[in-house]
Order: sequence, then C-alpha cells, then structure tokens
Amino acid sequence: MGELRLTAAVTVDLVVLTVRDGALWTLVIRRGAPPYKGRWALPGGFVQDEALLDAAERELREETGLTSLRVHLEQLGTYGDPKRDPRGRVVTVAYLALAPDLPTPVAGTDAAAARWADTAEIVPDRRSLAFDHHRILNDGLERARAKLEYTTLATTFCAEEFTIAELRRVYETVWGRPIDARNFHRKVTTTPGFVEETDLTSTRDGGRPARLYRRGTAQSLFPPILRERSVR
Amino acid sequence: MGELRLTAAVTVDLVVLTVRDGALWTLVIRRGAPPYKGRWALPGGFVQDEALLDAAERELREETGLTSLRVHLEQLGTYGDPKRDPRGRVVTVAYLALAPDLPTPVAGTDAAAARWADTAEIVPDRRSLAFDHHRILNDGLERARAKLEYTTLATTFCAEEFTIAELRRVYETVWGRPIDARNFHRKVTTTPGFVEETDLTSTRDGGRPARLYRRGTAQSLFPPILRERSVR
DNA sequence: CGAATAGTGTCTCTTAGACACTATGTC
DNA sequence: GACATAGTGTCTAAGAGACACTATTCG
Repeated sequence: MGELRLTAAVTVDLVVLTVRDGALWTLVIRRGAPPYKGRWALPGGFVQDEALLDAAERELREETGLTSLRVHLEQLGTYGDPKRDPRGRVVTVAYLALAPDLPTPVAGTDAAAARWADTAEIVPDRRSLAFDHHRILNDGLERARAKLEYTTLATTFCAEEFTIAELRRVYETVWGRPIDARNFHRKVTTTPGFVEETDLTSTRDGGRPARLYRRGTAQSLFPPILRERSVR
Repeated sequence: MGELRLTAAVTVDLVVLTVRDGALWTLVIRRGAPPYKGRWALPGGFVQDEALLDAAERELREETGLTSLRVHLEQLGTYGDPKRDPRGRVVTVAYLALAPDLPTPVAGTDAAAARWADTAEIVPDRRSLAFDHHRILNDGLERARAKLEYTTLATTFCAEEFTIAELRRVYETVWGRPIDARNFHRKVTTTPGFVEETDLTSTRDGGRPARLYRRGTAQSLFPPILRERSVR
C-alpha cells in the first residue's frame, strides 16, 4: 500500500444565518491570532479525526451552543486556492447553517469575540472579512435565497410556532423585496405539508390575531415560490 | 504566524457523463495500484500546487484529452469520511463534468485502462466502484438530472449543431422517461436564448429533415422543464 | 368608532400537457 | 404511393399575480 503524502490542512467554515427584526444576520468571530488577527471572520476550525459534517456540527455547537436539532446544516462548497491562507495549503469545506432567532445570541467559548453582523452591512465591502470568507458568504447567501424558492427551509428561520406573516417576513428579509401578503397566504396554506395548522392558537402583531402554525413534513415546494419573474 | 499541521491529502475525483446511443455513460478507470487494485473507479488524482478547479481540469484533460471549452465542469461536493481511504486521511473534492459525445472515447495516459461505462449498469451495484465513488456518482447523477430542469446545460451533451430531437433525446436519456416531442419543440424554440436557429441547415434522422440549432446564450431556464409533475 | 393586521374571493394571463393535424423528406 | 420524422395549432386546466373585500382584534 503506497505512501500517503499529507500536503494540506483541512478546515470547516460556517455561514450561519438567522433572521431577526427584518434583517438577515451572519455569525462572525473576531480572530484572536494571525493571520488576519483582529479581523472578523466566519466561524470555523480544523477538522479532526471525524467526518466533515461532524466537524461542522461541532464547530456550530462550540460557537453558538446550538444543537443541530433546530438548525439546518448543509455543505456549501469547498475553497482551496493555494494562496487563500498565508500559512500554507489550507482547504476549507464551507457549510451553510440556517438558524432560528436564538435565545442566547452567541456563546463565545474561545477567547475570541463573536457577534451577529447585519449581512447587508458586511456584504458591500469585500474586505470586511478575513481570507476568502467574503466570497464564501456570498455563495452562502445565494444558496439560501435559492433554497427558499423550492424548499420549505424558510421555516427553519422561524420559532417552533409562527404566523404566516412571520414566515412571509423571512422571505422578504432574505430576498430583500416585498411579497403580496394575500397571495403568499394562499400559497403557503394550500401547499400540502408546508405548514401545519396549530390548534386554535393565536398571538398579536397589532390587528386581528393570527393563527399559529408549525412546520409541516414537506421538504420541497412545488410549484416553487419565485424571487422574481425571471428575464423574459 | 502559527505552525500549520498538514493532516490530510486532497484529491479531486470526476464524474464525467456523456450521452450516446440513448444511454448515459460514465467515465471510469481501472485502478492499477492498491488500494482497490483492479477495480473500476472514477478518474481523479492528487491536487498539486494549484486551484481545485485547475486540478479538476488537468485531470479531465489527462484522462479524456478534453479541453474545457466544450465541457461543463462544476464542483459537486466534498467527501472526507476518515475511513474512506485505507491509506489515511484523504479528502476528495468531486467535480461533475458534462461532455458531448467524444470523437476519441478515451485517451488513457496512465497505465490504467479507461472506458465509458453504461451508467444504468453500474448504478444498481453499490460495489461496482472503488472507495465511496458509488455515492459520488449517485450525487453527480442527481445533480445532472436536476440541472437539466432549470438550466440550458442539456446542450453541452450535444454536438456543436444539433436537432431539437437530439436535444430531446438527451433529456429522455438522463431522466429515463419519454417526453412529448411536440410540446418539447415548442418549449425549446420559444424560450429566448435556449437554442439559436442555424441558417437553413438540416440533416436526416429518417423522415423530414430537421433544422439544426446551436446553443443559445441563456444559462437558466424559466419556467423550468420538469422531470415529473411532483407529488400533489 | 377608526386603525391595523388576518384572511378570502375573483379575475386575468401564462404556460404545461394532451393530442389532432400539416409539412417534407426517403424508399 | 407508404412511411417516417419535423413542426404547428388548439384546447384545457393549474396556478401566479393583482387586488377588492370581509373578519377580528385593540384602543
């Protein structure tokens, strides 16, 4: 059996998104060591003797205290330009996490500070994040926007029980455009398995109390909810 | 600047698909060295001091002689289970390549033999390929099937000039189900930028000569062409 | 009562799917 | 002529988008 030359370090990086107060937030940590010391970066770390997804879950837990139960976690892509890390060959496997509004915003376990950054504020500046994390973040955002179209993942941004208006605000926040409340209501409630009516519960958002729903069992959405009527 | 511990080897593996004679073919090579010596595997190799996509293009060129001009190449996913390679920690970045019917089926440069395998034959047997390549192949197939729905990538499987019927056969082969020729013709020709009418050319497939088309400039397809009317 | 949000009903337009029919080549 | 494949036209039903209207709470 041939010799195996270990030529790279492998990390996982996380794009953790949440929706709160009509804004889309990204989890970032302040780097406590070089390179890019003092700069904000996506949370992540070196992969140990474990599967890649396990490494991502471990980092997520360490960084946010989140169990993977209420969070969606999927592989986003792998970034391995030879010069992306000045220390040497570091290949990073990026994961996308969609999380509900968190009770504890962030539980920083490392010495490094962690915070939720308003995504709309850090995206315009390409230098806002260390390494190639700005590119990873953009890919994660595009993935998240696309996934809302044809999956039921928007519900992962919501609390256990939510109103249709809250779910609509998730779409409006991630896509950055208003959605007709009436058509959205019809679409969501008539798509089998998207949401499940909760027994006679309701809350207030100002006017007439809204019925509360839970996420349904459906995974994919057909026909999809489209961001825009596409070029024609 | 901290020490960097290199703990893994990084490879690229390729799922190279082509359509010919109403079948979907996958490029496989016979392994000439352990582990899995003598078994068929996806083409691939170790990443050198280069970008991941460059490594994939290099392997594709070495294995098929294909320049990337007529081939679609995209990252598929990364596989890094600690036990996926008995030699040690090998993380592989898989790429999906869609190629037109090739003049030279395969130009094996390594000592190892290479061939096109009928995908329908190797998929049922989980042991047909080395390592976790069966899983990678399945993920590649699912990606390819999905991409035909909402992109114009089907044209990558065709020659420079093709008839609408040839394009339709690509869909039928990849999806494994018949498509109404009339509706397909209307859909393809009325979607702006999908195909471009070639000046007065035609060929024979038996009956009335068909107009030849070239691929258009559109990348995405809206509304999509759906595999099935989905559960409802 | 008015203000505010929740939820329903209706109309139109696009488009997929089904399928009859016409067009143009070969043998 | 028969036969085969290319390409067009027509009908129907599903569903998105636009938006008027009704329902239910609070102050």
